[in-house]
Amino acid sequence: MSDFDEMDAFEGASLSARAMAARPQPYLDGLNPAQRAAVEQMDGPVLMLAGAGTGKTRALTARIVHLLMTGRARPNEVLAVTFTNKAAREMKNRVNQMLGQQIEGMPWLGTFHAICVKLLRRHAELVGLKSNFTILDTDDQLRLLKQLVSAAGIDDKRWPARQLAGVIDAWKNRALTPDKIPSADAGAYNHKGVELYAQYQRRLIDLNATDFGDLLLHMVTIFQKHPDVLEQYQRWFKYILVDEYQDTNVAQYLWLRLLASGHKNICCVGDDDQSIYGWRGAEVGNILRFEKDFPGSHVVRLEQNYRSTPHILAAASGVIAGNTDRLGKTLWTEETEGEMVRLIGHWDGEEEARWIGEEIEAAQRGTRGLRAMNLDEMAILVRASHQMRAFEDRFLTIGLPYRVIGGPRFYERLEIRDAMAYFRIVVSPDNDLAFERIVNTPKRGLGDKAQQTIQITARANGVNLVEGARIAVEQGLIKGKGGSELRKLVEGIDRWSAMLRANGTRILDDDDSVVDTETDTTPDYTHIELAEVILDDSGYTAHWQNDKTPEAPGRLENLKELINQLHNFENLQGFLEHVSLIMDNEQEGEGAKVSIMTLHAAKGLEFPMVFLPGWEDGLFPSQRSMDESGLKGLEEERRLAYVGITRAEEVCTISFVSNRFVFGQWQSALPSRFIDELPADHVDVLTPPGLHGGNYGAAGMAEVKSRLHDAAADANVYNSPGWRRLQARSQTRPVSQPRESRNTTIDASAVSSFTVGERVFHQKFGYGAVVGIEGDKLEIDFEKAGTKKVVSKFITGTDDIPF
DNA sequence: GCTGAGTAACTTTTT
DNA sequence: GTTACTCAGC
Repeated sequence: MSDFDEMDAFEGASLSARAMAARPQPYLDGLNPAQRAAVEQMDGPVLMLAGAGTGKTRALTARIVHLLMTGRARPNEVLAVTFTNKAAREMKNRVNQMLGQQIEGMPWLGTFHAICVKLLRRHAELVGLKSNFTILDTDDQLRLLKQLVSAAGIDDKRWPARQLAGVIDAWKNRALTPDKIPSADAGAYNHKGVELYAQYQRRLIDLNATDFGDLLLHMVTIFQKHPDVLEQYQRWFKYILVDEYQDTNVAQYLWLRLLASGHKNICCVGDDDQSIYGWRGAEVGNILRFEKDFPGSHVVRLEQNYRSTPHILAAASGVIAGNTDRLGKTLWTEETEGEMVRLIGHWDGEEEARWIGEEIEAAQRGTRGLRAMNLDEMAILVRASHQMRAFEDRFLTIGLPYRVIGGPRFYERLEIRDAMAYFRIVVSPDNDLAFERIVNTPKRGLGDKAQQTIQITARANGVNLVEGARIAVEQGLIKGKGGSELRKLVEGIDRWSAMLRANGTRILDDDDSVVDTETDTTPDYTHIELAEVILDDSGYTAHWQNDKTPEAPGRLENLKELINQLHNFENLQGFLEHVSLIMDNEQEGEGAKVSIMTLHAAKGLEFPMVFLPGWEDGLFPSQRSMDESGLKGLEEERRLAYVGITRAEEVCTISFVSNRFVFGQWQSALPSRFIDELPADHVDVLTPPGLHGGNYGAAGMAEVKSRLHDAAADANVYNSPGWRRLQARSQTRPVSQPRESRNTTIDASAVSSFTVGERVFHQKFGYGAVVGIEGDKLEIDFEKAGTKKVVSKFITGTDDIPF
């Protein structure tokens, strides 16, 4: 309850609010008129339409500070929701910064999910849960569904459980409980979807668990069925703020509307042009409908852009103008200087990667009158993650440091999830899903049959799987190695549970060293020691130590990191609680690196220099998106293009290839239709790169260009004088000579210390043998990845005898 | 019960 | 081309 009645944390701030009232409020300084209006319009519904780079976060945080400083609300009476933990963290930091002091008193600033968990724990019993319910991630969810699907006797080849998961998620996004599924959806998942959904929900309650979608769905249900509860929160949350409103789904929308329906002090911030999550339930309609949903609302448009040069803005505006369902904004900037958006075609993906690599190296030195840039000022934004590989391969070869953003998240990795399952089963032995996960990991000789026996025994005795396993062992139901291994496991769980209960009398001081707070009579453990013991005793650590695959060392590293993370928590329970909601990846920050990421991952970020490769019809816009969602899909792809271009501050380079190797096949591609939509006056068509090893490059470009002309004839966009001038210019420009990508003279220090035949290890490609040496580059025949050329600094020797 | 070979499928992703 | 998943054979 402390989040509701505690206000001491803000005592200091409210004092200064009184002092502040007499003076101009410094946090308003420097806001432009639109931003200021968005901050000062405190009462009633406000829609802040904030274009890319228009200082949205600044306005949003200033608004929170303004609410606090003017005494309209105490920090714990402001509900501020974001989509990601990152955004929540940033907002918290900036509020603190603006206030000029730390306030820990904003308990209701967080993600939709984090806030809903908090609320649901208070009211869990209203939907049949206990307040200590567990939150399943998508993996657990899928495993549960698979069980239900096979129990229902459905051929999961024709009807994959994954599909059912998608159907159920979509329903939950639309806030539909099993009893509310419209008849139009009755055919879903071979007409069994609705029934399985109902079963799944019952099963979750049995397990005292929720999935991510439930967090919101349950809260909406509670608010709808228990007006008294709703009213309590309507009164408590005096002001509501929502970030990235264009990304809200129906459930989130309903939740917000229910909470805001009393005082209607809701401020939604968003940009309909940046709605790119329709495929996971986001409804652009929510933002388009805002004025109807909240009559008497004030709409504020933030249109002054502080990020990009005029050409970049014009190009982005030109593309997005092709969409019909828009609220409409016109971005402008005081800036007058700047590069045009650069456009270039290449023969194939490899060529594209090579060219971009060279451009990056050139940009580091500073060319064509541009300032020299740092690697971390540059980013490559792709439509689909499989495009990343070409760049990784190329950058590895030329030794260009890069960082991939948004790969598999730390807590989603196999080894982390396994380790967490061990922790979970110790913390809550009732967690059958966790038991299933670890019972035969590492291999204990407990296959399907043994596991079935455990299940049956548990069910027959009405106990959880750990107890079921104990009984099965005692009754000798599982023979041989499996039986003795299972006995060891059950005993292990008992021992760890005992250690967990003993834990708590010792705490960590600031140096992380162990301090005894009570007399040292019983041996007890910190949760960190306990975690180590669990992983070692269970044989899980040994399992990876014995594993010879190239990724095993990395996995052990990750386990170490997991243990490390425990230092931030007081006990295992607290750790598990947080991890299920915070799936962030800590980025290794050291060193300047080029960023490679998807367009989706780039939303909200900005870079001085941006490369947008792969603008080919079918890839971008994605064929699948268009097939599945038609015009709606195309418009979302177009918004994605808009997001991509508007990430660039100074230089934006778009490229396409005429041949791409996808799914093991060469496919020729047409330039993206979005290229035709780029306003020609703001585009600089670059000369294709030099002819590397033959004439194919030129031939390819000729082909691409003739296609581009065809496309232009259809679209009649590039028939303008400007386009023809650009075309002519690009043709008369001399073809650049192939650049030396590296110094041919070998720096003595760079001469590799490797010998042909030596066995070596590479972080990404694993083990291999050196077959050739060229300067600082090694040609290596990798056991798994084939022959590749790699800069020697990425290679480490092994102690193995060369083979 | 485990391992290796063969086979489908293959965007985007946060919580 | 890669990966995740299934089935047959040891």
